[in-house]
Amino acid sequence: MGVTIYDVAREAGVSMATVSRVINGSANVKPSTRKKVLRVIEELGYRPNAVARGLASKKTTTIGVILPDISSVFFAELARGIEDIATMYHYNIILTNSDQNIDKELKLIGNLLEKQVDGLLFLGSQVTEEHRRLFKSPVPVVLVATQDPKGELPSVHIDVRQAAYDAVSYLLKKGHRRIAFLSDRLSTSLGRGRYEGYRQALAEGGVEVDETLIVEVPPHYEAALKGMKTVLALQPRPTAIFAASDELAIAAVHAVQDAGLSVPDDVEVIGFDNTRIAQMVRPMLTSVVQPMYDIGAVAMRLLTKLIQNEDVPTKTVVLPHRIEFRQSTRPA
Amino acid sequence: MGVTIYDVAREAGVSMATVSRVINGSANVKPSTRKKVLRVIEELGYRPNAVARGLASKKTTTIGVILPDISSVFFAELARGIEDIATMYHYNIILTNSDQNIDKELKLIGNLLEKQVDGLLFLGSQVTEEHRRLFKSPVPVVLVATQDPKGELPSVHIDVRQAAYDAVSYLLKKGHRRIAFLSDRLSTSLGRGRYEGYRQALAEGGVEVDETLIVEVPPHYEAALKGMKTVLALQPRPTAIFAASDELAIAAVHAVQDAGLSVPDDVEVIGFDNTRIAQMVRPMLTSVVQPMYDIGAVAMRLLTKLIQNEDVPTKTVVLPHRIEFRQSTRPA
DNA sequence: CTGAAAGCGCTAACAC
DNA sequence: GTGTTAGCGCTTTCAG
Repeated sequence: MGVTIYDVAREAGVSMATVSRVINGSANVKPSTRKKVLRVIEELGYRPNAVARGLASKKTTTIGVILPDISSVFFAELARGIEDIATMYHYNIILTNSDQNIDKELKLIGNLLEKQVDGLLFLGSQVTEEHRRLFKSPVPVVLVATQDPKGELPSVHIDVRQAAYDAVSYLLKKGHRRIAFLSDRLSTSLGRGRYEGYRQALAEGGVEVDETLIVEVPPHYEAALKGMKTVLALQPRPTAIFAASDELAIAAVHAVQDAGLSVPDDVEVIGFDNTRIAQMVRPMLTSVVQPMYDIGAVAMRLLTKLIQNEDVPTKTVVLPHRIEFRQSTRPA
Repeated sequence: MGVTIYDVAREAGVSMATVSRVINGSANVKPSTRKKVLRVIEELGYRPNAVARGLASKKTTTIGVILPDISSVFFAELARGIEDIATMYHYNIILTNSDQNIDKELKLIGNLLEKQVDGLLFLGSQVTEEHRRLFKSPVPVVLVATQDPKGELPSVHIDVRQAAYDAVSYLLKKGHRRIAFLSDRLSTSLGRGRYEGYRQALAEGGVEVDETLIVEVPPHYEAALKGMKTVLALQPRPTAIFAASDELAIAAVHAVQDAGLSVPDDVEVIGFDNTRIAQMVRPMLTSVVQPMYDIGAVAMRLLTKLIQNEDVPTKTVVLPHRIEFRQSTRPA
């Protein structure tokens, strides 16, 4: 590198402190000297060293983001929401993938803390006691699309259970009694929400849960396609499918079609997340809308407030969900 | 925070230097004192401050990544490749979105340089002189899925022109004479590659370019769908479509179907990138495979070498491409 | 094998 | 308005 604040100070005939002031936009600088300093900065091509600044100020203007997998449409969209707001508030984000692996998550949290991030955004499966211990760090943490069963940590998400409940209730109201549930993550907190909503809706609808209609598959299209074949072979066959994600829902649609049946005439399908692909398949997918971008954006905004010690009325923000009706369900 | 290297040193009855040595795994420490220090570190819950370390060592073990839009499947997949290798070599990545906006790109480069990243990965449209000036920084830069017309900067990519050429040649070989080209970015370097390949193939196939068959649309499904309607209304109608991305290709497929025609019987369609959605639509999409994950991984690996001053035989690595044949084209 | 000491480049009181 | 002076928490010679 080379040119430091000291070089600028010398060249401009002022002290480092003054240079620091103009860099940081402090008001207490005479316009003429500010101008002079600015010119020297320009001439020398000076670029403040953020690491040195971070050490001195104890602020890095970077925040750490831990998510399961950036290559998933869902998290990628969310990450974009985070990054946009971060940029708006002059933060950078360090992006890390955890693959929902708890050990990795823990390691990443430690790693990011060492890097002195000003805050942490955590999107994961569960929040264990070990997580909590690390989160009792000097920097604020916001859970994103992740629920804290204990409700201790700030978080931003939709009411997944209610959303699932709504979707399944809708199906019940249309007369369906054999509704399959296709999931790739029953065990995680997000997966559980969907599962609970499904059961609750059935219970309130007076339909007994048939465990054979509940299918857990690895999180890819191919696995879901295979899993659905089994379910569709059941007698009596399910007449509706509630899937935990759009990708699974699309697999469900194709499985139905491969069985020589029609969506939505023979089987209705509802997906979850309303990712972009929902409208890129035919029939277009009816899906529970989870406002991913907004969840990320709101979470990041909340984090900035926490970092700046602004008082936040409610640390748990639940964003609204809804169902986007398209062609994989019949008009009500 | 609180506990520093100094605290550990005092508590363990050694000097900071020794603590530093055990942290950094230096060989020259007596096993017994190493053990003692390690125990104290554990007891105190000491966590080295990476910022201080960065200032002293002039290495941050973080690298900057500039890409157009993480919410795009293509870049998300690529980012995952980058991050995996980065993790493997103990680097973190700062992820930034440029929206292909040159001013933003320039600002981001400066920003990341200030943060003292150890290296830069740039995925963008063009490399202007201004870019070059900034890239003459003290840290290595690798272009990712981005070509440097001048071939000065290290880069990792496929031969996009050749790939497009191959796809269009394939179509020509099957007898097609009216091949539409659907693109969302004729003007960018990547877009241009596809365009050039298209023209070259036509030229060599003895088919004159019909400008009305070349459609540029905004980069979304809906826009592409609309754009294709016009093209399909042409007389004589195109019998094949080469699309610059899978999303565009899917729109093309649907436009064909909406016109009451069949893919691939009436119109054959080839996409580009072979993203996951290619196999999630029916008919499944024939697509030019661009190994996104690998491109990211190889680029990151190359960057680590450059950072460590290992000598790199060729700074421009061209990864192989191929066409994955599925149902949107007829068997040859 | 270990310690002392000099920075790394900046911010933040505190004076003037 | 501006300068002086301590650090921030670590790495890194250089001695011994």
